[in-house]
Amino acid sequence: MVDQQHQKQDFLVLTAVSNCLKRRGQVTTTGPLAAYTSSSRIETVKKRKQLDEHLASPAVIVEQVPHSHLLSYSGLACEQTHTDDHLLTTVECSESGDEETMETLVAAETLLNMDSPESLSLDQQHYTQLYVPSLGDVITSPVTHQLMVSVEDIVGALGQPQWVTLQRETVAEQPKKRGKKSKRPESPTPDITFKRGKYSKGNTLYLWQFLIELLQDRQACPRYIKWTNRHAGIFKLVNSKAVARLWGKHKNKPDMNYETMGRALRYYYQRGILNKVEGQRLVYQFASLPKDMVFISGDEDQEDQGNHEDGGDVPDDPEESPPSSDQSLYDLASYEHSFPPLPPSSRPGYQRSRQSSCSPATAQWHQPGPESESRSPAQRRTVLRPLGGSLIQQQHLPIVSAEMLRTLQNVQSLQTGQHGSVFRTAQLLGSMCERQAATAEQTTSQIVTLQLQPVTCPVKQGKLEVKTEEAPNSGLTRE
DNA sequence: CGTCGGAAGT
DNA sequence: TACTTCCGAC
Repeated sequence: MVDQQHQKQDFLVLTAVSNCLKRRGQVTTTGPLAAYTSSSRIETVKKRKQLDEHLASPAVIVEQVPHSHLLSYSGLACEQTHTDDHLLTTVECSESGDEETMETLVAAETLLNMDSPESLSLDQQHYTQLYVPSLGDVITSPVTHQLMVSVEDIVGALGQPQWVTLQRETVAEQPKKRGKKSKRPESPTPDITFKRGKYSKGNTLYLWQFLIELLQDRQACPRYIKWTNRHAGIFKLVNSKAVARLWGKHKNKPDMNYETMGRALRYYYQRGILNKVEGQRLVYQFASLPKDMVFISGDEDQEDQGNHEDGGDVPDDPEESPPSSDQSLYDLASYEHSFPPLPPSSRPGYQRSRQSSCSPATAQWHQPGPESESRSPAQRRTVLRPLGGSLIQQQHLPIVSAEMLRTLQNVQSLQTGQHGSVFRTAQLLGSMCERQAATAEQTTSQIVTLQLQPVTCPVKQGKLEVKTEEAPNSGLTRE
C-alpha cells in the first residue's frame, strides 16, 4: 500500500505534531528529538529484536501539495489547544480521497474530541495512525496520503536511540531462560503502510510500553503507578486496579483486572522485559528503559528497595473507590497520541537475529557502568513521551515538534537514495528543536523557515515554515 | 490480596 | 505474537 508512487510527486510534508516538547515539568531528557529517537532501544534480552521491528511508527501524514512547495507550520492552532478542540480542523482534505485520509481525519477528530475521562490518551488506538496537531502545528495542505513509517530508520540515521539496561534488582536471578524462541517475527508489511479499515485497531501499545507511558504521564504517574526507583527501573503499581483498568481500556477489554494484567506482566519475566521485585507487592522492575525516559518529577519515591511499603504514602485512589463505572481514569484523560507505537503488524523490514537470552538482568541503567554493555542491548522501540495534551498544557515549547522531525526523517528514509536533503533538513530541525528547547521560554515568537532542497524523487521542494510562538496558555486548563 | 506459572483461547 | 482468561497452589 505504500504509495511510493506518490512520492514522486511534489511532496510535501506533513505535519505532525506534538507536544512533546511542551512539557516542561519533566525533567530529564534531552531534547525532543532525543526523546523520540530513543524510543528505540531497549536492552532487553531475548527478543528484542522483534521488538525492534515492532516499533511501529507513527503514522505520518504526508501531504501532497499541488504545487509543491512548502508547508508551513503555523502556530495557529495553538490557541485552541484546549482539550478538545479540533485542531485538526485545519486540515482539509483534498480530494485525494483516500480513505485513509479520511480515516485519519476521523481518527484525529475522535481523538481530539475525546474528552471523556476515559479518553485517556493512552488509548492510542489511533495514535498510530495519526498525529494530532497540537499546539503550534498545523497542517496546511490537503492531506493526501498517510504513511506509516518506522522511526527506526531515522533513528539510525540520527543515531541515537538508547536504551539502558538495568540491573536486576536484588536477588534472584533465576535463569529461566528458555531459549526457545528463535523465531522471527514475520514482518508482514513494510512499514509504510497503514492499515486501513479501522483506524482503531492495530495500534496498540504493548503492555510494557503502556506502562512506560503511564510512568511518564503526570496524570497517572504518581497516582496510579510510580517509580520507586527510577534509576533502577523499579516501579510500583500504586493502584493496580486503576492501572489494570486503564490497560483494559486501552486494549478494549473491559474485564481486564489486575489478575489478568498481572499474568501478562509475569510473562514478561521470561521475556526479559520485566523482573519482579520480590518482597514488595505490586512492584516490578523494567529490565531496561529508554534512555531518554522522561521522569515526572514528583514521582519516584525513594529508593530503597527492600522494604517498607509506604504507609501513607500513596493513598489508594480515591477515584477508584466509587463504583462508578469507569470513571477513575479520567484523570488520565488526555494522553496524546504521541507515542510511538509498535504495532504488531507493521514493521520494517528487517529482522533481527535472535538471541534468546533471557537474562534480563544485567545491565545498568543510565550509568555508565563499567561493564554495562556487555550484553547487547536490545533495541526496541518504545514509546516515549506520551504526554501531551493535558499534561502539558502550559508550556509549549518549541514548535518544531519531534513529530515533525520524525516525519521528515521518515520521508527520508522512505526513499532510498536520495534523501540527502531531507535528511539535512531533519537535522536542521533537530537542532532547531534543541535550540528551541533551550530557549523555549524566551522565545516568543519566531518563525523559522526552512527550505528543503529538492530531493530527487520524493521530495521535491518544499519550504517549511516553522513558527514558534509562545503559546497562549490561555485556555488550557486541565485540572 | 498478591504472586506464580501452566494451559487453552483470542 | 502478545496477551487474555481461568485456575490451582502458595
